[in-house]
Amino acid sequence: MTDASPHIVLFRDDLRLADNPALTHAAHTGAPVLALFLLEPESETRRPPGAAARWWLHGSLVSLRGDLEARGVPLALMRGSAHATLIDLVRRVGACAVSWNRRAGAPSREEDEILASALKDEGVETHHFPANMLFEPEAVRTGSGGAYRVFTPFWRAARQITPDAPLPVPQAIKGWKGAFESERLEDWGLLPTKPDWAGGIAQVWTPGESDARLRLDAFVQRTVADYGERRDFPADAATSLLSPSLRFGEISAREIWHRVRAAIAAGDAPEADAEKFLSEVGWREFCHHLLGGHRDLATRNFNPAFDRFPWARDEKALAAWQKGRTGYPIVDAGMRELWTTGWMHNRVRMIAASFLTKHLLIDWQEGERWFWDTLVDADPANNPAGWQWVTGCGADAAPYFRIFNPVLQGEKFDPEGAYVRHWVPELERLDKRWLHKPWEAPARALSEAGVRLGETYPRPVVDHGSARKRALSAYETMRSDAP
DNA sequence: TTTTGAGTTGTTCGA
DNA sequence: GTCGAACAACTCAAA
Repeated sequence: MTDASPHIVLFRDDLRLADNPALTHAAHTGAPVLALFLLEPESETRRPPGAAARWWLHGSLVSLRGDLEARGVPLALMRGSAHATLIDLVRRVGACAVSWNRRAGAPSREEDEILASALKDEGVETHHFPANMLFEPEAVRTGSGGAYRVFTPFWRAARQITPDAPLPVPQAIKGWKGAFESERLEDWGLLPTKPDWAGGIAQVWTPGESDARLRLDAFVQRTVADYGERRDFPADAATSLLSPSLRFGEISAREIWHRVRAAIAAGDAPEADAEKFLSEVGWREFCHHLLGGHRDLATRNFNPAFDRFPWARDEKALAAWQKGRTGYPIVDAGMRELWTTGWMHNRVRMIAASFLTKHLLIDWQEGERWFWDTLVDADPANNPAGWQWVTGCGADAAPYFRIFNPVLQGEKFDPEGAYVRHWVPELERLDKRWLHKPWEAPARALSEAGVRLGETYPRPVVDHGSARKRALSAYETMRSDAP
């Protein structure tokens, strides 16, 4: 025996040291800590991360390992089901206890209960803590004890509760010195190889807790002041860029919440802007709240009337959308930003999603799967809930007749065209008057800008006016076919 | 139980 | 060019 028996801290969607109750608890017990990250296989309840999210996970694990090792705490990497792998490790190292932070969502909670009871049978203590959401799901309930289905009353009720204050990084953590087996991160194949398409993502993003905190600092100190007004303009760096870090728990929602509230209280951030931002964090809560009651949120229409919706099957149009070749510049810019950087501005996500489901009449699940694979922040709750919201089949969804006009949206939110010019460089020299509708540009304007429609940049795959009418009549079909 | 007010992010049309 | 209404009714949440 080289050391006392270790306390294992299981890391999952909480790849951070600050505000990590499981780690803090283990540190306070005084037992030596062995950190463990488990890469779990796909299961009925666990959706494997998409390609872009795997890239992020790799970087975040490198960062977490560095942060832990700097404090003398080793990180074991293992693959397999939590149950078998963890019990195996517990036996090998003679662990005395296992701690973890709960994950959001009903399936995870039940799995945790099963895990805890299996570990108890091994004679190992377990401790689990709320950590990844502002509120536990049962804390926000309607007057009759049900789950909210409308955001505004949900958030109004949630606002009555103050989230727990975030914990600091534990001052001293005793690292375990014993031997253990660990897989090599490189062997997990989380990074793309042939081809390595992640170059553009790496240019924009640095995964890990310390960079997440830098982004939060910058946002609270500068960006939040104009958030209410500027957040809708994709060419402005006016959003927090925290979504992938929240997805992987590199920073906690509670830390974000308290930092923003402190900035309001200190007069450093305008309350309206800051509260607008917090309500976006509230939407994350709401989406997880929905997923808790609807595990199949990604595969089933929240509103069952949409089971009758006459979706079109159009592989060519789907491919044009995915590649950013629809002929609508704001949509194409967004889809290319996504493909290149693993992220898309929220306003443009709505426009692109509306275009797929309404203009192309393609099932939202196709789009949801594409986003799942390409977004570094793809989240099991936010992604499907957002798609269902745009489509009109979700909880508290946009009304069906709200069909974004990609030209008007482009002109309104990218008036100078900086966003489109950046991501659709073949239109770079086109006058802003035509930038969002190049098919209406006079031949001379096009030729002076070096644009040849149908050659250098596609003609629109559908006409807005007729696509809009088609979508409205599809909705009409759905409603009149009611049983 | 019944009633009432309200509901993230828009667009189009016609005065 | 600007403005307000219509879009279509429905469900939720709370009193």
